[in-house]
Amino acid sequence: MSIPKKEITSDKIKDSAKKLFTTKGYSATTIRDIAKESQVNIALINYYYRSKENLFRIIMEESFEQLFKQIIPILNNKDTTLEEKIESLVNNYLEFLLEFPELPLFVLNELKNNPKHLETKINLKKKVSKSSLINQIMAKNSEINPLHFVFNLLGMIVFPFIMKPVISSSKLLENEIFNQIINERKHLIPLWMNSIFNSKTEIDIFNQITKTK
Amino acid sequence: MSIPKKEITSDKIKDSAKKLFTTKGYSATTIRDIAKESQVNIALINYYYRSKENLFRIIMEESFEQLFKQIIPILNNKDTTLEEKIESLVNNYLEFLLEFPELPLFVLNELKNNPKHLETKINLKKKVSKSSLINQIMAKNSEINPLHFVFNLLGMIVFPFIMKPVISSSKLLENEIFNQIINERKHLIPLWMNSIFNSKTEIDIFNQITKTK
DNA sequence: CAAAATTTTAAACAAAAGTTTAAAAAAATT
DNA sequence: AATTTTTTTAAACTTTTGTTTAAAATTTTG
Repeated sequence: MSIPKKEITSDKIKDSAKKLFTTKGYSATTIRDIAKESQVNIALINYYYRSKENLFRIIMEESFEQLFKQIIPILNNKDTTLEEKIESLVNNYLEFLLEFPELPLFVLNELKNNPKHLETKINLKKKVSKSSLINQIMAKNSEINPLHFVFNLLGMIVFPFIMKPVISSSKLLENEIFNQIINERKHLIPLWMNSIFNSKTEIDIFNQITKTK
Repeated sequence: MSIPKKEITSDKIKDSAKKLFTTKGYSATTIRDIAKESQVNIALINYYYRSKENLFRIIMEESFEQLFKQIIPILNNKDTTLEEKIESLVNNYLEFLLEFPELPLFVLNELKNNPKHLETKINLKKKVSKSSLINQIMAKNSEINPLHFVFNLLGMIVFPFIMKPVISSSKLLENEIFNQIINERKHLIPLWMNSIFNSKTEIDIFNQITKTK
């Protein structure tokens, strides 16, 4: 029997708020919802976090951090091959998303709605575009804009979680199948990415012919 | 010089509401926002649409229709090959999304937040799973759950539009580049999908060997 | 052109939501 | 143990928001 450790009130509030914000969105979540969920007085939320917006900002920054920052070191690691990076990215990220499946849709959507978090965005974009991953992709395929492959890789990893609300109702069985499919993708996506890198366009073939001439 | 045709008030309201709902979400959009955007009196919105929720329902159904219903006939067409279906899907859908880039994130997000639109979802799932496309995919690759390829195809088409708020700020130049990349994907995605279909797993190779024995 | 129907407006209403206040309760300090 | 500090509570306050009302303006109809 585990001793129910007394959670700190401010954390209890933040956890409840995060749960509600990620599932219902910012505007649809009220202070009273958060108070009810965390079983504290309404005034305590303002006592600890000053305002709803400030509480949201803190949670948003945390979620953003969770969702993006962990992949940066993988992209920037100069000691790994492209194949190793992809495998690492697919495994770590899918494992992470299985734990927090609502995070992508939440962050991407709030990012669209709130034009505030711009600084973080610009930073992210710069870091990705100058990463070791991009260099390795360009070395492998110089004809095609590397952004295409980033879209493909991230899309194959993240998109099922964004589609999840469409395909799976609240049935537990379906959730089981979904998780199984995600686990299958852990080894399939690296395979597919490799096929994509090696698929030749008409232009590529043309260039090869003219070169050998 | 085009004569500015006088738009019907009820349509003016609906169009403004759609614009605001899709960019800001349901809860963040107020009746007063809609009134301001469409330059009508607040009371007119309730006069024509009874309530905010009813107006939203109408717009949501329209958006849902736009986003999903047009692809169903392509998936179900028994007179086209798998390759033709993919090409048609990629071309039509990317062209459509270039015109309404915020639609996917909006619909997918509201679908998650509002557990109301369930009927439409179940219908959609059934239609897709019994479609000609799924049969053709299974005929081509029986080892892998066809849902994988649906995720990949839709992901490659839709995901860039979901990532758009992250990568592109409001700069027009970046929007130009984005559109160019999407246009490139029109011929790249069918190519990639073909590569993905033909990429062999270890299990496939094993099965081939044991068969030829 | 007058009457009727429809559309539009300003104002008010009621409920919801974020925030503040001041006192009570609990915990920490001396 | 008494005092000070921190945490929690109930209640009220202020805005915001969806909705309604009743009158005015406009359009349609007979």
